[in-house]
Amino acid sequence: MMTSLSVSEIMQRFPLFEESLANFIHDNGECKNFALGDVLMKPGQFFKYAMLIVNGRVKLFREGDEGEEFFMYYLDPGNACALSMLCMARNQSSTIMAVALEETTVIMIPIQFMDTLMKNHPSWYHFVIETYRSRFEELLNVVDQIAFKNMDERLAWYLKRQAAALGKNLQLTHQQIAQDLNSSREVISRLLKKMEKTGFISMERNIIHWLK
Amino acid sequence: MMTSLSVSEIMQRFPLFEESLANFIHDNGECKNFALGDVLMKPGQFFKYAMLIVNGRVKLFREGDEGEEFFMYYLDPGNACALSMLCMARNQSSTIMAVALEETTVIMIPIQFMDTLMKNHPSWYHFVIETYRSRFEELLNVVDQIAFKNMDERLAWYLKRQAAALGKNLQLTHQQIAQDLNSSREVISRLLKKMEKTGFISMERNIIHWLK
DNA sequence: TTGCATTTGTGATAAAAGTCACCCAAATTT
DNA sequence: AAATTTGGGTGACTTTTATCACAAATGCAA
Repeated sequence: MMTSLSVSEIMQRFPLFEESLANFIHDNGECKNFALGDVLMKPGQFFKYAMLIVNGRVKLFREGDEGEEFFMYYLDPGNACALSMLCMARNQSSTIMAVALEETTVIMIPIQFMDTLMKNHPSWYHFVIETYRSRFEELLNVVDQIAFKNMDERLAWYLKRQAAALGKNLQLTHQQIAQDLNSSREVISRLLKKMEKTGFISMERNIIHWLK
Repeated sequence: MMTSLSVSEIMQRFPLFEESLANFIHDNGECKNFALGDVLMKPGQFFKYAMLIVNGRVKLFREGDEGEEFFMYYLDPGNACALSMLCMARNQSSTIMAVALEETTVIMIPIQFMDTLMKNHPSWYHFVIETYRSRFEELLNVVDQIAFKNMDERLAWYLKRQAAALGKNLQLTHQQIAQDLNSSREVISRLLKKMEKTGFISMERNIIHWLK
C-alpha cells in the first residue's frame, strides 16, 4: 500500500521503531505528499489517519473566532501529529489548523490499525506516549508565555524558537510575526527595532537575523 | 497492596475498566489520601506513579517565574492526571502544580506496570488515550482564551467552568479569581460589577452566584 | 525609467489592563 | 463592645498594547 517509502527509510526517520513495526507501517500505511500551503488538518475535520512526518515541515496553529491565528509549534521529520492520534481514538474533530510550510511527505496510518499497533509493538506505544508528552509540554510553554509574559519577551521567545527550527536567518515579515503572535504589525515593528538596538537581532527587508 | 478500595469500588469509579484491569489495579496500586491543600505534584518533582482520582477534587495550575499562578483545570473522580502518566514514561519532571481542593483519594500505580497494562488491557489503553485527549483539548481551550479574548470574556468563561465543576454558588473571593486568571483584584471586582449589572451573576461577600 | 505594490517606520491617539491610594462594610478576634 | 482583619468599591493614574494615519524605503514589473 505504501507508495514510495522503503522499510529502511522508515527506520531511518523513526529510529526507535522495531523492524516489525516498520514493516507493518510499510505494508499498511499510505504515503502522501503535500505542497507548500496545503492544509493537512483544519477545524471540524475528522480523522481517518495518524500522521507521521517523513520530510518537510508542518505549522500548527489555533484559529480564533474572527479568523485570528496563533502559532503553536512546528512538526518536523520524525514527529507525529499528536492531535491526529488523539482525536482519532474518539472520532472527534480537530480544533486546529495544520499547514505544510514546504514540500512535505507524510505517512498516513488508518485508524483501524491503532489497537493492533498498540498491542503488538512496544516501540509504537512508546512513540505515541513520547509524542503526546512533547506536545503537551510544548503547549504548556505556550500557555506560560501568553499567561505571564509581555509582548517583548514573547517576541524574543518566538524568534528564538523560529531560529531553532528554521535557522538563524529568518525569512519573515513583521506582518507574519504579528499574525503568529496575534498582535499587530506596528507593535512588532517597534519591538523589533528595540531588539535590534540591543543587539539581539539585525534586520533586512523580509529577513531577521537572530544573533544569539 | 491496595489499602482500602475494593475491586467493585474501582469499577464503579472507572466504569470502562475490564474486571481483569480492576483486579490488577487492586493488587498492584496503592491508595493514598490527601487533605485540603496538600500538594500532589509540584514543579521539578519526578513521577513514580500514575495517579487516578477516586474521590475529591484536584486543582491544576501553572506557576510563573515570580510565583504567579494560572488556573488550568480540575481533576474529578474518574479522571487521571495526564501529566503523571506522560512524564513517567520518560522519568521527566513535572512543570505544574496539583493541589487537593478537598479531602481527596487517589490510586497510585507504580510506573513499572505501565507497559504490562498497556499490552494486556485494551481498556487501560483507551483510558489513557482518552485522558490525554481530554486534557489536551482543555489546554487548547485555555490557549484560545488567553490568546484571543479580553479579560471580561475570560472571566465569564472562568466562572462558567467553575460553576460547571463546583456548582452555581461559588465560594470565591475576588482575590482568588484574580490569582487564577493572573490578573489583579481591582480589575476583577470591576468586571464582576458589570456582570452583576447585566444579570449574569449576583454577589455576596465570598460568594458569587452564577445565574445562567 | 517610471509606476506600483509591499514592507517598514513613526507619531498621535485610544482602549485594555494593571497599580496606587484610600475608602467602607462585614466578619472575626479580643 | 472595641479593635482588628478581611473583602470589596472606586477614582486617579500608568503601562502596555492596539489602532489610525501617513510617510519613506525597497523591490518588482511594465
